[in-house]
Amino acid sequence: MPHIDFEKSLNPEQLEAVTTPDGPVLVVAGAGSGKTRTLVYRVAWLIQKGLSPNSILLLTFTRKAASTMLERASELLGIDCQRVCGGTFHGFSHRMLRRHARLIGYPPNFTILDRADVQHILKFLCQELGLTGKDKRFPKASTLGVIASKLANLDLDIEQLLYRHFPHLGIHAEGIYKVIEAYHIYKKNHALMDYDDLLINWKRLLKTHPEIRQDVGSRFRHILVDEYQDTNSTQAEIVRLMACGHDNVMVVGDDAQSIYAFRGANFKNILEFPRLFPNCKVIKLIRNYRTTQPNLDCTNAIIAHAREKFTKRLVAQRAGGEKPILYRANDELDQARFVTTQIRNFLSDGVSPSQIAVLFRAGFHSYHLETELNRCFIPFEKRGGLKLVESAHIKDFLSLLRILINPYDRFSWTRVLLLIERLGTKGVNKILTNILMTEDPVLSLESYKTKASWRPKTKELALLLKRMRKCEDLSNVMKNMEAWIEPFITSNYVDDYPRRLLEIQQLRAMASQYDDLASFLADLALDPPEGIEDTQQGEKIVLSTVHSAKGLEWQVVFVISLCEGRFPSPNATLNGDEVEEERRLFYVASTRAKDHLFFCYPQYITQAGGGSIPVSASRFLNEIPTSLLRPWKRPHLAKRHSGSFAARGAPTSAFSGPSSPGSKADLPFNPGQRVRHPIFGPGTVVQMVTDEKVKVCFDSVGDKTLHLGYAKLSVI
DNA sequence: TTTGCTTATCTTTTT
DNA sequence: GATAAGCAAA
Repeated sequence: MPHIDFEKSLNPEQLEAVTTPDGPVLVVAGAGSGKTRTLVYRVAWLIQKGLSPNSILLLTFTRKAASTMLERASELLGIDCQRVCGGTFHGFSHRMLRRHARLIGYPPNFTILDRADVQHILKFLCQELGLTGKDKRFPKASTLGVIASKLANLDLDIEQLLYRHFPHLGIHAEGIYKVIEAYHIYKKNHALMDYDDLLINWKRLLKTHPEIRQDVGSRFRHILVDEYQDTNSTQAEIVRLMACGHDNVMVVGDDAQSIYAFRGANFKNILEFPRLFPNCKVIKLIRNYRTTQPNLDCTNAIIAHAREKFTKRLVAQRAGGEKPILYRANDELDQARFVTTQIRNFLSDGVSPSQIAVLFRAGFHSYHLETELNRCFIPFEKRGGLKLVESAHIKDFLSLLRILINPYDRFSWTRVLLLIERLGTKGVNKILTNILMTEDPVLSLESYKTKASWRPKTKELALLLKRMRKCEDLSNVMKNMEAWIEPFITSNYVDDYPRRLLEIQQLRAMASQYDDLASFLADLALDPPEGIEDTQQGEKIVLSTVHSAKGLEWQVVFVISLCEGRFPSPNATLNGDEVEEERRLFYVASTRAKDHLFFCYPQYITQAGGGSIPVSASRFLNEIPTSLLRPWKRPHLAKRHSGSFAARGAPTSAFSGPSSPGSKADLPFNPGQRVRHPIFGPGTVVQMVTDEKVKVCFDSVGDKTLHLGYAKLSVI
């Protein structure tokens, strides 16, 4: 094991946190202050002190965060740290619950419900209870889902909850109560757990079974928790219970970066931590290593307006830097073009694509930018927004797999049976009420007696399931299931079934990493992939929702659509607390930049139904003193080219828009000269169009007119 | 009862 | 642009 010089690698505060011998530690760390570094070194320090890696538990917000940290710790120590138990609260709880499921009356292979599943079940139950027909204004399934979750997390009864958070739904209290109750029974009867159940049941198990508590306490001698501001009270309690007997807990968080209150997270957990662990050590990290002073002045100004006082004022450790740029665009298209142009500049300056990110409030805000980037052949990766597993065909396929694991999962049965022609909700319910009562629903379905036209299909399904559940080979199972569902996909999605079939095939490729179906399905539910893994390698710029950008950093960051109606989200502007969270969200976004930070906002946005409306700059932008920003001067209106190549679909507009100040066209090119462009590759100069524009015929993409202020053409 | 067609309604953010 | 809901027809 190599020697690590902790003193040299860490600042005094970090060092103190890392080398705390035993007992509870709370690290309050500002953005970019090296909290990940602190955790990584803590893991390294503990292992170097002789602690076995598998007696460390590292809980993070995403699974990826945990694995990156462990990779770094491995590098540091020169030994394999993968034996450290790392993951999310939900993932860890799930593993523990599977082991002890019988104790709470569940089979070990219970199904995990995602948000959409929950909503479907709630909707079904509303229909069953006759609540939707009677009153059209009964809350929708999505609202009921939020209520169910808050009820599970907030320790309030329905009346209090409705009074406090949904006063307008008070008249439906009785109906809501009935649905929620039915929902709990439904989950229990069909071996289902939602995200909240994973945590709550694990907490309950720890609470009621001292032997489990003791077992966990002696197995994991040190518990480290990242992003503590985004944990909820249940998670805080779980930490408290799991640390019984040793209190070796280190939690790291930043109350100013709490952005998951909408989901039950409670940043007051940080303030309450010292009360849960009375003799805890509190350490503040306020040195910022990520960015430069001008950026920091700006982000400090953003959070200074927060209603709660966040007293950490960060100090930059890096010299130099320039003020963030503010760009006021005409509309969203103009904004997209500006960003694209700037990105091209950075790329031609040699900035790596993976060091550039565009951040926005909601998934659909990047729509214009995506088309613009596509036109310019700039590859990007989108994070956040709609996930692969949320599309209908994938859910159908996963339902088929889920009934194989959990034959009591009525919800999945419904989805699958509805695929069959001439089977609708009524028919499905009739079948299911009959077969789910029996010992073996699959066998019952096989021998289900009826003259209905769908009979051959259901029998075929039952036989397939009967065959497949005996099959050990996962890839074989996937292949057979795929074959069964293929005709349904082909006939249901006439216009784009090839794409959907391909995605199902890709799912099979993902499953090949697993030995058993149950853990594959659990991982899909707990850590849904963003999309299909791209086969083509190569670095890409990142488009991401602010939420998905949490904990990451890039050299160049654009925060776009900073206008009223987009950011803050219009749904949040009625409620003071929610506006506060939006502000913290803006703070998180702007603290992701290492060097270059851009704020953009359009003056017109397109509404859902079509048509554009004028909007003002985001209230958060107006809170930043103008002296801290550099407004971008647009020299003249952008003018689009309408040359011949436009008809061929080649990019035309990327070269219009405002030019960067100080960029000059200095190198005149001569026709026939060979040049190289960082994106388009080699080409031949056709002619100089104006002083600043040159027309080049590229070997790869044909004719382009380039603005010399942007395009870094080199002579070859 | 199921299906197929049309129209409306949205679209925060996510383990 | 995708899905839910509404309505008429088989």
